[in-house]
Amino acid sequence: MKTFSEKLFMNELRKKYRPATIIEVARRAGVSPATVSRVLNGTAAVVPETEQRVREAIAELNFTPHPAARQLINQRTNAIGLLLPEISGEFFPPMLRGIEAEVRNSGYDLLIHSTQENLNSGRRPLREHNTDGLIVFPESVDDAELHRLFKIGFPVLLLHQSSPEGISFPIVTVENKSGAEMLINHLIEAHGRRRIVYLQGPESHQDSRWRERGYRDALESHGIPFDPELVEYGGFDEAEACDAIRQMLIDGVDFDAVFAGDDDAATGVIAALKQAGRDIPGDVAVVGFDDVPFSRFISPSLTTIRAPIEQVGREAVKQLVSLIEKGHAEPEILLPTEIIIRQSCGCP
Amino acid sequence: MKTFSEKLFMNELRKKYRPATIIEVARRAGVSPATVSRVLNGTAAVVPETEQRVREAIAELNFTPHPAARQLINQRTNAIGLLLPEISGEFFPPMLRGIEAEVRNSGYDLLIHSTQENLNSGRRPLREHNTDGLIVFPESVDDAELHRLFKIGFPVLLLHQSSPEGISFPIVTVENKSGAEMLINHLIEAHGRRRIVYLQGPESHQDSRWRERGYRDALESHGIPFDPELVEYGGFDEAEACDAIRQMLIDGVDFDAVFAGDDDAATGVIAALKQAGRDIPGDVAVVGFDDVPFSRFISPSLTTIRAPIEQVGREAVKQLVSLIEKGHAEPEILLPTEIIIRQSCGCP
DNA sequence: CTGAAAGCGCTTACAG
DNA sequence: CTGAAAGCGCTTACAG
Repeated sequence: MKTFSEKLFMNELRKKYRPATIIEVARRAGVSPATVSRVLNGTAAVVPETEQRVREAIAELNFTPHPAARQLINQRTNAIGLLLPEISGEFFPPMLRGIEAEVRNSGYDLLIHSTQENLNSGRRPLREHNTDGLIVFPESVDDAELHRLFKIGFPVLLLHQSSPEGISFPIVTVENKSGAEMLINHLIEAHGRRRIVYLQGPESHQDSRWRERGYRDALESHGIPFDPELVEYGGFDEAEACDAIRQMLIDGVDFDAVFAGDDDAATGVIAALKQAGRDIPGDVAVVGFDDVPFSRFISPSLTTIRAPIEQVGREAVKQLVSLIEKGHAEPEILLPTEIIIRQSCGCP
Repeated sequence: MKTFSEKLFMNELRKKYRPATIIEVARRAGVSPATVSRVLNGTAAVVPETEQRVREAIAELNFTPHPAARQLINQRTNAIGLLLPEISGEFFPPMLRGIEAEVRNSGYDLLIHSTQENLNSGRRPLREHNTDGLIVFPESVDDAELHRLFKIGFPVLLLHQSSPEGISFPIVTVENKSGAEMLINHLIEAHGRRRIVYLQGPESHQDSRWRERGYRDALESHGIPFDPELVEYGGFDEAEACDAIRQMLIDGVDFDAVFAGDDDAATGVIAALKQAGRDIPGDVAVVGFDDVPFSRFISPSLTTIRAPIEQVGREAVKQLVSLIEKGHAEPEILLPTEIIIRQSCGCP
């Protein structure tokens, strides 16, 4: 609730910089607003001389059409919304960079909203009112809302996750399964490891499940039986992974390698192992996933999987824009991963 | 340019999810749109029973006011724009987290625009049309535009930089000078260093100049004469800093410590020094600035300055909102820094 | 090729 | 306390 004098002040201030309107441009060019609109949008032919005068008037008045007015009439916002649970982590900046670049490239604005704790706090959310489409990270929108958006046919693209039961939005993510396979194959074939732990990431992350799929398949293809004792929850988190390994050590679980959920988790694994006096990679090899910037700085440097994160962001926008403008998109895009061999696996 | 059938499709699609309007709510509640507006905004008293019916109608129709319509009439967008040159680096996520949280908290939307290469490409920029105020990083808006915004009285807050000549926007940044002083004092007092190199960051970054100021003052207060030979350009960049130190080594410059422009630069310094067979911190102590996450992982772990980056983001938003809503803000806010002692300075 | 008019979904004086 | 009407700045049939 603003006070009266504050309101007064704000209105006054606003007048100071009220920009030129299409009416003023029209008046200056001696034409109707409709004509100005037409040269603005190239929506109908205008005789060259008229167009010339309009363009001059636009330039002289430094005119830009008011987005809100356009939104109202066109029923589109020209904005793409990005919903994510938290702004942090090593892979967020390249992802955002890719998204931002492509959004801009496509002529849209980017609205971002980090859902944080207050998933249901009812604060001005990003939806069909203020965006033309949404890019959604895992854990940032609940299933009910996703269902609602699906029902009304609103364009949504899912990042690193698949659709909940009963609905299907297009998704883009990376080759988690084959990435995991490369890692496990390497551990088995190059370093003779057979008791490989897999530390699961968060339940809701599709990524983690696909990595587990790759882990299992790789074991199977080498005739190594799957041992449930070797699979534990470690999150995508340094501390949680550290605790998980500590516990396995206490429980006396026998293992000679750890495939951490991601690089953050791998950092925790290494800490726990070092603390317990285990040699890495001598006693236990460790591999991660993501190739975050510090992977090469930790000791031993981390063998991991690199995903084209920035490209994931770009592709997500491309598909969403296609969905918005053409009504269809690729149902599923998997970007390829590559293995980055460093020392934590046992390589020199 | 869309094809005709695409346009047709889009219009049809849109109808599918056109949300309820205030008129429909009014009809359902048996009142006028004006009354609905009044209960929506609490802008005038409404008899309880009427209000009750209106609220029910709103709930039943799942009504939310259309932002564009509000914008048009209120002449405010309810959005804050964030302009930055590139989305990357270690300190971007916490900064954005702080900004996003506080923006949301203040009831605004966040529009972000990374200016990247195309500073003047003329793509839908963030300005007075689509935002109520702007948070501006160094190197993302040119001086002419800043002057224009200042002239029309548009709310702008500068981050980590001061206003160009002739105008004055409020700024928020960190205590760069005293941070640098803490570092240099420590190097001199605890480790007896006297030949301390300062690697400058980018020209345009106010931060870097204040750090240099602190460097000089600390030397002076210890009676160590300033030696221009010890100051070189190293950027805020690993590779550039690495090259700079290499060159100094080749030139035979004598030094026993390096104060890098920031932690990224410090990483490059360490690489160059190691490559040249110098012992760190034995031969040369190295200190950085920022305390990015990997500072503790590099070897030796980095002594550096920690700035409350997330808080900088929050404070920036608070000041901008104050400027938007009240017409004034603190001219300059400096958030305190603290020294993080690790091993690269010579401490155990 | 161009203009007058209606309308997008709201809010706010102005009456009553 | 409430409604009818005007208007925010645009675009788009509809005539001409």
